[in-house]
Amino acid sequence: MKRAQIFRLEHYLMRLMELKIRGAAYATSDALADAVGVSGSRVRQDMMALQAVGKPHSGYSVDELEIRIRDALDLYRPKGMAIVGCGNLGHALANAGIWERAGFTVRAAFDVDPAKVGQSLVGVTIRHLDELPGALADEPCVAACLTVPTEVAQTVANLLVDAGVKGIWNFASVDVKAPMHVVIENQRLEFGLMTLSYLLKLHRPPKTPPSGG
Amino acid sequence: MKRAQIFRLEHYLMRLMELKIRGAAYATSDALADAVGVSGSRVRQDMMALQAVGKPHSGYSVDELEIRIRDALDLYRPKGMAIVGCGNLGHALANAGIWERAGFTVRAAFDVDPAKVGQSLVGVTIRHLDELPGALADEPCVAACLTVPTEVAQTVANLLVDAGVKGIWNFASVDVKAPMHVVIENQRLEFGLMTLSYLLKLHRPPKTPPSGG
DNA sequence: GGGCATTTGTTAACTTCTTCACAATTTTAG
DNA sequence: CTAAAATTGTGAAGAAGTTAACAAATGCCC
Repeated sequence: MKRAQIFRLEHYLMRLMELKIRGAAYATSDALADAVGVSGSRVRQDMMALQAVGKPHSGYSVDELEIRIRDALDLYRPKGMAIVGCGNLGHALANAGIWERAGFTVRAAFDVDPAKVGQSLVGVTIRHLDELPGALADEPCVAACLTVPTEVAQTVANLLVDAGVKGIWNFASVDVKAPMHVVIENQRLEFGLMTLSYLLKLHRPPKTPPSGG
Repeated sequence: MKRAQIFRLEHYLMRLMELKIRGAAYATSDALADAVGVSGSRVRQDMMALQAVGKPHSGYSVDELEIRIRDALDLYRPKGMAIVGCGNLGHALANAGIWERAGFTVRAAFDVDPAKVGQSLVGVTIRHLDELPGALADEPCVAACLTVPTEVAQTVANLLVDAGVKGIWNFASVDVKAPMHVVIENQRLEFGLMTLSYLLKLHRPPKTPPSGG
């Protein structure tokens, strides 16, 4: 599955949750299409890929579709997550309530700040980064959330790879390198900001030219 | 310009900064291509769109290219930003050092928590959300960073639209609606997490089937 | 129950994006 | 100065993704 399709599935899922709240039992392809900005035709093709069958005149079962998408994204499998870097961003993410919905549980947290070590973050005790190798053996975490300063991101990423982590959700503004068997998902916050900058320029009402006004 | 191209430009820019640090004066199309995962040919087509001319046998001038990309994304224009919601995420973003690079300056900050009102965030005083309409008239902010709980995101977004904001960088897990002339850039953190979940599944060593082993 | 409106499943056409290929250009080496 | 190597600029081929279109199925209304 390519990234564009994953992205669409995530949007469908979001829309499904909205529909569920509204009490809908079925979702039409056009309703899902609207959540992403593609045609209903495209959605139906995605549904075929998921082997979801819809009812003519009704659409796709919201519940069944939710299961299929979550399954395709492997959201049901329980997965351990380590939070590495417990600054504001680490805290914000830890408490954001996003983990459970994706099957993750925060099982460990690390920082280098002695003032933070020993404190609790979403129920786990923050340990010093030096303890990471042993600690991750005790509390297996398939992935880690890397929220450390950009300067040390690569160094800490190496630590994580050595500790056996299989995926890194990277918030640093740098491409961290890792062996091929480790997945890196970069969450480039500054890219969002730059995109906003461009979109603002696009939407700015065109300047009235000096002549001809 | 489409989103995919914007995304590539952002990656080129990142790579250019790396090259700059290493003291390189020229960047070849293949070097830039490597930062995104496309062919050098695709890069050269992007360069044409930017009207950047390269030197055969050398590549593109790092400095000139940086200017062209930053200009295309409108990163040079000074833009005011309001931070709405000064929890951990708001704090983290405010202090992340990402604003200046995209031409933004944090000019205002708001929260509903009386304990936070009056405190300082990256040099600006946090005000109560009720003051938002008037405050944004004083300190013009073309955009706002929406880091409030998901439940109130739409309500606060409406406030921002009424206050004349032209763009919203939305961190809530919901699609906020706004008039067409207001740009919404959704930073869906949970999508990143779901994508990671899928990638982990993909990379998991395939189970040895029970038979034939 | 019959007819009509709605929606899926699926193939084909269309559009967009990406890479390929190669002449033209510049640098480097001897 | 000449030849070889590297790299751009660009048109065409190829791949991938998207929409269009329509038969088949289903539900709804009277």
